[in-house]
Amino acid sequence: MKSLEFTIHARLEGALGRTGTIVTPHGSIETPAFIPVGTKATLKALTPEQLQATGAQAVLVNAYHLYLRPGHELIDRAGGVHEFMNWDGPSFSDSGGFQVMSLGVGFKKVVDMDGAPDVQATKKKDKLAWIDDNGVRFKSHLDGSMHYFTPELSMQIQHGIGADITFAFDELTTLFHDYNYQVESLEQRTHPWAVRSLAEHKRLNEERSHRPPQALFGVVQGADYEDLRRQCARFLGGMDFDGYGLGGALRKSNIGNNVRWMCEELPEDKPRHMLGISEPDDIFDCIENGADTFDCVSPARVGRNGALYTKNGRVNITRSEFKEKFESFDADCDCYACTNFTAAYLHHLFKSGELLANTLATIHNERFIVRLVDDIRASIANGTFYDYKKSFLSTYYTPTSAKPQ
RNA sequence: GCUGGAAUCGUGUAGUGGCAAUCACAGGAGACUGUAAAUCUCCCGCCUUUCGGCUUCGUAGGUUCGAGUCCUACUUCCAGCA
Repeated sequence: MKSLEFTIHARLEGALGRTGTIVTPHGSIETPAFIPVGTKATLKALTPEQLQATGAQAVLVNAYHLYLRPGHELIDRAGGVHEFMNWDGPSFSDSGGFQVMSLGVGFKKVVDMDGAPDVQATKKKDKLAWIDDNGVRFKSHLDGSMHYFTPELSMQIQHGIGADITFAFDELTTLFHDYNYQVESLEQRTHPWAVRSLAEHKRLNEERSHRPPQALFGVVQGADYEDLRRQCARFLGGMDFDGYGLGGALRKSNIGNNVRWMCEELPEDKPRHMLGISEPDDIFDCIENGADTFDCVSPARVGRNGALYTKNGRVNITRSEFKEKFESFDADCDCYACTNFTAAYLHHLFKSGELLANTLATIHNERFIVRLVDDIRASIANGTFYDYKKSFLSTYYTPTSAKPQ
């Protein structure tokens, strides 16, 4: 059994976009596809059946969180994450590289992707991770205990978890780091760590032949610098990865170019996964420039916080205007929430702090993004991608993209 | 009827002689991109775009340089006793 096969079907004229099929030991993924994130082996507020009903083809879990709790050995003893969480479709696991940044930079808030200088300053006392060229020292956010991650440990964790597609351990820099730091990060950490991740991954796939073979994606970094992005993509593209993660610090207004820089250098016949992106305008730009799959926590998180996607942009269902709107929140949506409940009821659930609010909002948002990417895939197949993109974005308002650059 | 206690923002409270309005809830709005997130931020007496201005501690008096705070009466509520 091969760990992964990728077949390209249709191509986007005049750009790098394409449709395809990724085949894993747990089933296939039609690409482009949106992959919801279930960090701790669950998409918050949803059962696997509810997640599947959104049209999600796969789920992405996180090595750092599952290592801390319940532990990757435990998940291995449980028969792997598919058995453990009762998800029998394809799965991804992130390496923990994101936590190197989010815990290490010391931001309690998500770093502004446009690098706005007014982002809350780092407080050293909040810092929970310290990086060196061999790995990263972490302070657990759960109990303060110290841990040390290396590329090898990340791969061991990810093999214990047993997701179909794993990611190399990388350093996710931010736009606040200067050019010299980005170079140092690539040359001394992300590149050597990719080599070490791949070696350990191959060793583990052989050692653990009783388990389905896992695939490994190298992760391209380089922030917003074209030369670094191309250099990193060439370096990793020359290695024996099953696919590639497109990661790192991205300037929203330049995201399409950034993805193009990478995808022009990467081998065409391997899938490319865009890490942490789900805003519709970004998805269009990334797919157009060669990205195949996406994962992101945003639909789930903003949904739990009361923001629901519509064709006009995100809308806060907690707004008082929905108090007596006794009709579907989104008549265009075919999700369980929109076809069975009124906007007034969703509003009530949120104002009351009811748990069902989280479930229904998550179902709606995941369905919205999954369906959007499905529609984009169809538009590439039938040659209407550019029309669809123009049409969709003409009415879609993105708060972050409206910010002055 | 008697005795005691209480009355402060929509609600519950803090403030016990020195620029009233603390905290929470409720309410209003915003944010969220490889999940330290069912979280966070802002507003929340009135007027003002801002700066700022004005009002207000149940009611009416009194003491005091100064009263939400002390005193008197009244009103209402609560508790106990009749």
